[in-house]
Amino acid sequence: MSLRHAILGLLAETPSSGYDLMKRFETSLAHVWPAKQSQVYGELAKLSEAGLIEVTGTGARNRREYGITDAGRAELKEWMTGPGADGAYRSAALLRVFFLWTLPREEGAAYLKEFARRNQERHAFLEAVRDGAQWRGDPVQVCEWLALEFGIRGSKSTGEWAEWAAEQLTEHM
Amino acid sequence: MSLRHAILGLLAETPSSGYDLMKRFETSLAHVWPAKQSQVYGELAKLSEAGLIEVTGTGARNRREYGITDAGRAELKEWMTGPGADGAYRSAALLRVFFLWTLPREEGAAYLKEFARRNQERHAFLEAVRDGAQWRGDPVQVCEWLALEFGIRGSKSTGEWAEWAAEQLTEHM
DNA sequence: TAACTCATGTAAAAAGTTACATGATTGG
DNA sequence: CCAATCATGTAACTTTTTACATGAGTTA
Repeated sequence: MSLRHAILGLLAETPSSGYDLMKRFETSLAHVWPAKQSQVYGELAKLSEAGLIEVTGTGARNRREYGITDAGRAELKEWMTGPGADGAYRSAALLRVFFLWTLPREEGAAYLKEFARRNQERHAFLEAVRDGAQWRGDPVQVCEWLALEFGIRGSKSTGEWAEWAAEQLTEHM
Repeated sequence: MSLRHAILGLLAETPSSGYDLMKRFETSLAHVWPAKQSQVYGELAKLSEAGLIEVTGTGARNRREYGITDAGRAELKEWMTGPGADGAYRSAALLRVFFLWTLPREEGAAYLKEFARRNQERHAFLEAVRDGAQWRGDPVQVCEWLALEFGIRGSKSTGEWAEWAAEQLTEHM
């Protein structure tokens, strides 16, 4: 039920509309906990009914702004300090690596090189985000920065692995 | 629809029962494409009905062994060479990092140190798997080795990041 | 013979994706 | 006034998780 907590966390930071949240799921949270628009609005309704969030204001174009309630903050804290998250990891890209032996060597190597290229691209993009942002240094931004750095290191490491793997495949297969 | 292709890939390697597949989803594929027992048996039925796999033998205790058909091999190949996989990544552990500012500094740092510890543990475990395995050097095993190495590098990199992040949090928050 | 492993399934619920549907407001 | 953006929702479907249910063979 992490979507619920992702929304609670974002609302703990600042009251937002479904639309505002959506944009954050598409940008900063895109590589941490992606969510679709339909999911966000659905969860907002559930959270509201459960009393974990409430409408704190309305605006033009039917805009409804939600804020976190005390009950919501309590729920968020429980999740934050609760038993460690499972390291569940799913990657269709890596799944293909498992079955690369079904392809001719060059095709397999080409797949890995393309994978490397995408990761280098991602690495460059995330570094640009980091270097282009105005870091105010408040706790909220520090956490965002840490998560961003995770992505930067991860894409670098993955890109290097893929380069290496392409070489190994050529040599050993 | 990657579960389908994960099963096809495993059956392309060697005919297996649902139980055999399950064990592979719990071990080698656990950190690539985890799947539950109910999902595996359900997908086997669908694949069989679609003619992508077929029963190739039976054994004691109701055991049914499936093998991939030509149609299944074609489907697997299409997936393998098809448009690149999406880099969709979901991590509840990293989501928490985003919201670490909701906790006192020491608690946040403790979370990151624990995260680091878990990754070091995982790193040691995966290295032990690599060093303990008998690598025959055939294409199938080379691919498994590449995926394993991905996990080894990833857990190392993540562990180092978490150590570093804990320091940053103490300094900047 | 009891405990364990092997072996297969189903039902229900939760989570996530895709597609459709609508309308208000703003900027050029 | 036209296009883009803001803004919210729902319906159908697929995927994943959780829980229950059963039984055959193996080993101590």
